[in-house]
Amino acid sequence: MRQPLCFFTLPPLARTKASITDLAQQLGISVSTVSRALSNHPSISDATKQRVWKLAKELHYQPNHLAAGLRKGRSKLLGVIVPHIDGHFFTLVVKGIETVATKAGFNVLICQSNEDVAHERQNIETLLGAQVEGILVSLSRTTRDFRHFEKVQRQQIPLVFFDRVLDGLDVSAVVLDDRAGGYQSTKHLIQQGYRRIAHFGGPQHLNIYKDRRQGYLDALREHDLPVEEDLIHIGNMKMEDGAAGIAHLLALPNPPDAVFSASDFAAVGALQALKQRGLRVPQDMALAGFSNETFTSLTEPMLTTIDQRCEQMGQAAVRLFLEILAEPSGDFSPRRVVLRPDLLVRDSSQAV
Amino acid sequence: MRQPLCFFTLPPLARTKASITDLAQQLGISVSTVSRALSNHPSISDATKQRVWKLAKELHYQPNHLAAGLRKGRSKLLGVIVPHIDGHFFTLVVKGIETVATKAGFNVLICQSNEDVAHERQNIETLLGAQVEGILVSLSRTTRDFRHFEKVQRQQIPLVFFDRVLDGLDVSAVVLDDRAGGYQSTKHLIQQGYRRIAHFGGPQHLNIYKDRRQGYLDALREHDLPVEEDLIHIGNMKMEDGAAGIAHLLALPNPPDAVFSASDFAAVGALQALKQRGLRVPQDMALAGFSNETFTSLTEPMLTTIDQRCEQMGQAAVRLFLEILAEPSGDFSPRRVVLRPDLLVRDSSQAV
DNA sequence: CAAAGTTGCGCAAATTGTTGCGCAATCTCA
DNA sequence: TGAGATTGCGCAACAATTTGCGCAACTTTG
Repeated sequence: MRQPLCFFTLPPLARTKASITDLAQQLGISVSTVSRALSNHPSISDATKQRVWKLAKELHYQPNHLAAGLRKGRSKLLGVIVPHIDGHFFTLVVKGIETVATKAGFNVLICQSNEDVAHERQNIETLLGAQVEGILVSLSRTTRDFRHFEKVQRQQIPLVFFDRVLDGLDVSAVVLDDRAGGYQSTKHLIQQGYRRIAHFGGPQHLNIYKDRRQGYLDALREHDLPVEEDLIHIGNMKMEDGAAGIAHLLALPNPPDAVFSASDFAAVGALQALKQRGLRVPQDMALAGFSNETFTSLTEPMLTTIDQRCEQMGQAAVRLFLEILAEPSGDFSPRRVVLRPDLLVRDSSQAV
Repeated sequence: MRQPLCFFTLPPLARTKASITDLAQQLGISVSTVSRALSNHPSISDATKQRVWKLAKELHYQPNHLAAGLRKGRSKLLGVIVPHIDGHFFTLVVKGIETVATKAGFNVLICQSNEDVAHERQNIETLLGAQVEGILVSLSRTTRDFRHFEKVQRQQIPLVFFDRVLDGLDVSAVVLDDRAGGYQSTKHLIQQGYRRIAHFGGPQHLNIYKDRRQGYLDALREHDLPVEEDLIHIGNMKMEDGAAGIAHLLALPNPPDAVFSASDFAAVGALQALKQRGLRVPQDMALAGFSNETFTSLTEPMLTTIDQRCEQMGQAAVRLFLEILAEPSGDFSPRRVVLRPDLLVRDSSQAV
């Protein structure tokens, strides 16, 4: 790599970068002709195009997207903000986003908010500064208002939410039917014969946790089971919250026989807490989680959970963005895509 | 958001984007003055700066990084290519990369090669097209040559490898001391009293798998244990490879009593295969993995593994990139950063 | 053989922002 | 009060590319 380059040769092989101007000079034609030749414009003769393409290859010409973007007012950049990419879910969503976006010629800028509004605000600034053409965002757990997104709207930049949306906001979004997920899961537990079913939920200002809880309530009502507030434990959906939830439930005079957790992490925390106390799953307490994290099929027993169609969600989000982008500006009324959840029944919830 | 904007008001609030030219016109000063005012140039009076800043805020002026980058020949974009972000490892590395890069004012462009050279080649094109100022890459499993990186070098774009490096290549890289990891892990098994230790390895053209195997061999030799080729099983390091490995080992006339796997995935596959056959871990066969994936502390028994200091690796990679960037061009000789692995002893390898 | 049409390419402006240089106005001090 | 220094700002070039318009030269048609 560090071999001395020979500056006597012509062309001066890759001193640094070759620009469209260099091509033009060496060929003795104008810059515009080169530009048109490279973009296969019809009004350029095939002979000229061949010459241009040949030299471009020789000089390892790399078109400057920045300059092109500047001129055309397009950056071909798409911004994404996720709370984190630690788990299974957002990772796969991002994968889905990437594939579709790349296919559409977009580069993806990924930011993590670390579940923190302040960070999220910073991310927005960063992305706007990078001149992204759109922003896809899943809210951090601590986001409770919408002000930092107003700047995005003012600049007429397409904004699509996915998974986590602020409640009651009229924005484009692709979400899972979390209510159906909660319902399916709880109903499954009921059908397995469990009667006193607890619920571990997350912050209720986030649609996903609110809806999962609502689905849980729906199922109970449908089967004429009472709703006991004592059995509903709201936390932060981490492993320790699951463990705390179990401690809370077992301290009750009359503990439940099953738990529907709105998160796999809380569920696995619960599983460990139960094992520590020498209790068996599902005999002493059945468990069902949410998200189909990798580890759910590796625990013992394996955890019943809900698959969220992560990749589809990412793909749908990008498609929605592209639609908004294609729309004559301003005429796009917010649209929602709702994905169907998929119940995965495993050992942790199968009555024996 | 869709409320009709009032075009009578002055300034015409956010018709679309305000450019530096708009600011200049409204203030009746030149563009250059505005530019300098915004970047806090000393030769602009405070009074003028105040006026500019005030209007900039009012018009929600967003500086166009693309234009600035074009002029200054800097994109402030950093490209990253990872095989995937499914697991624990790359996810955390990316997190480390992000934090340091953001602090240095860079935006991060993340690409996944999906363990496929062709994809990797495409990623390179994408990143070069986006005018990144540097590329951080961890090779895909199927990458066996270096040609697609030559283009990067020719353009004098800093290139830093992390974790997975092509063997015998003189490039800048930050890697784990995988040999030490393999050694520590195997030695630990020996110290626990295991004597016939098998090894599950990955593609040997990748430094990480070659070195882990070497460390394994080192430990055996040090303790005068024979190396049996039958006990070394090279595969693709997925769960099914671990299961296949176990099938292979159990079919031997004299099966081993422990396995050092170069991957947690293969280790957990092995664990499941053993359980299916009614064998106990670690009594019938001890297991040790590599990478400290999330699930290793959730299986039963919990898996002994090696922590790879993922975040540190990402951070180190960015720092190395920044150093190269700061260097007067061409004068940077390839440098390596080596991180120390950390053995995490858990139940799967503790003799009883 | 001239008028009209087609083909192939160049000129120049435009996109947004940075920067070296220079010019005028004000200030300093003898 | 006038020479020199300082301050504050504008002019114009520049970065890489796209694009509308127009101009030649060549081909076709009447």
